[in-house]
Amino acid sequence: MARLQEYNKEEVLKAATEVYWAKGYHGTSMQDLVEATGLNRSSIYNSFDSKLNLYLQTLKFYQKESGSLFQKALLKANNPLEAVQFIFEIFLPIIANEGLNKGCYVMSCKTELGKQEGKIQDWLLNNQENSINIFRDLVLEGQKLGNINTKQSADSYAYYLFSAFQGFRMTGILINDKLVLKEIIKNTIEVIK
Amino acid sequence: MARLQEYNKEEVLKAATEVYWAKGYHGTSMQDLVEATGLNRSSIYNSFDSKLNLYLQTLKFYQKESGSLFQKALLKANNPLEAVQFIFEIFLPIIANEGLNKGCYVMSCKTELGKQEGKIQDWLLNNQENSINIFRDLVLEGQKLGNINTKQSADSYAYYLFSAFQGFRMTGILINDKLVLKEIIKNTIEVIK
DNA sequence: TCACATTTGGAACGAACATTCCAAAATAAA
DNA sequence: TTTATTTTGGAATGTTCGTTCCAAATGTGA
Repeated sequence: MARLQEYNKEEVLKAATEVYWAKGYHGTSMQDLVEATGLNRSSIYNSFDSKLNLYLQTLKFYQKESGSLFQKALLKANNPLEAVQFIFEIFLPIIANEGLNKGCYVMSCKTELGKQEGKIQDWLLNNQENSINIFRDLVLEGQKLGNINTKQSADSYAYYLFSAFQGFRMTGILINDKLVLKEIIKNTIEVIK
Repeated sequence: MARLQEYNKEEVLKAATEVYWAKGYHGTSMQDLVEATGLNRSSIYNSFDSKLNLYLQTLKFYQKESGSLFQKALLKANNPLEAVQFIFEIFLPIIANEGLNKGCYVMSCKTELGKQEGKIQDWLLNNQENSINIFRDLVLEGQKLGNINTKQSADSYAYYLFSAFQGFRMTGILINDKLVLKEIIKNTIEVIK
């Protein structure tokens, strides 16, 4: 019926994510995206409507990718407490990757657009809910198994871990020392032990 | 000898900080700054050289302001442990100020420019060092008084608290529920008790 | 092979961008 | 009052911005 798309949407989103991640939303120009994706301007607008919508698509793409990273941590763990620890530790090599460390995509998004763009905020809230749910489920299961203490509710610990995780990602922007980061994780986990 | 400046530099920096804070560095245009400060373009360039340098000046201005906020917490406290708690709690009313909550200026700066602009990164590193020092001193004193446990070194706890504080500020961007935030503080403090 | 629907390339759009320039205004010392 | 020095106002700089437009290219179903 019609001409086919010549590019792979996943690859384009991956390339776009890289640019947005490195330069931020406002710091990224359409020209940057044209060069990074190899697509023509028209094709970008034809497929993604606008700079903002493309950004939103990269967020959803990123969510899938980082979600599988979380799954990897969960599978590797022998118990819920270890799972929480692994969720933090899985980012150690990424953070320590000196020079190439671009910080956390979600943190950048949150500080830059979290309070301004409605659709972005919706995504952030959904992403937040997901993260807290993961932590809550782990804590709940850990408390059932006696692996995690019951001094506070699973809800309370879930919010705490969510907050600590964000701090961990922020700290990793300028501190790449694995020993220091491991120490932070150890202290963080101590509360729920 | 020459014509006098008609404006107050502190007031200009305050106004500029407001804009940068609300819109981010790249999201702020020189036109925004002209309108917010009431200064003429020429005057801005005459006094601050460039958009980036003006931004750097607002960071230093902010550091002074937030420093006095920290001092307020320290003075109010009866002991080091309480001081740590107050440092967190002093931001509760600011975060809960629904609608007007613009997040943390330093977090925004870190995610947007922390890895790109050398001079900004220098400031961030200095600011980071200051914060960690404050926490370290408090922990050290608390450990001496027996108020804070000695299971880990003051250094280890300082980094932990620094990281947790950043997470707290990030969480406060989208979560304004005081009860939830207080719960996070309580769990955070529990480690060093 | 034709007709149709979509993608693609590349130029073009006006608006907004950070910065510069210069003459007019202002003031303090001479 | 003159001279020297700085600030101010506002226009103008050239560049880059996000987005649009349209003709050419393409591939599928008829």
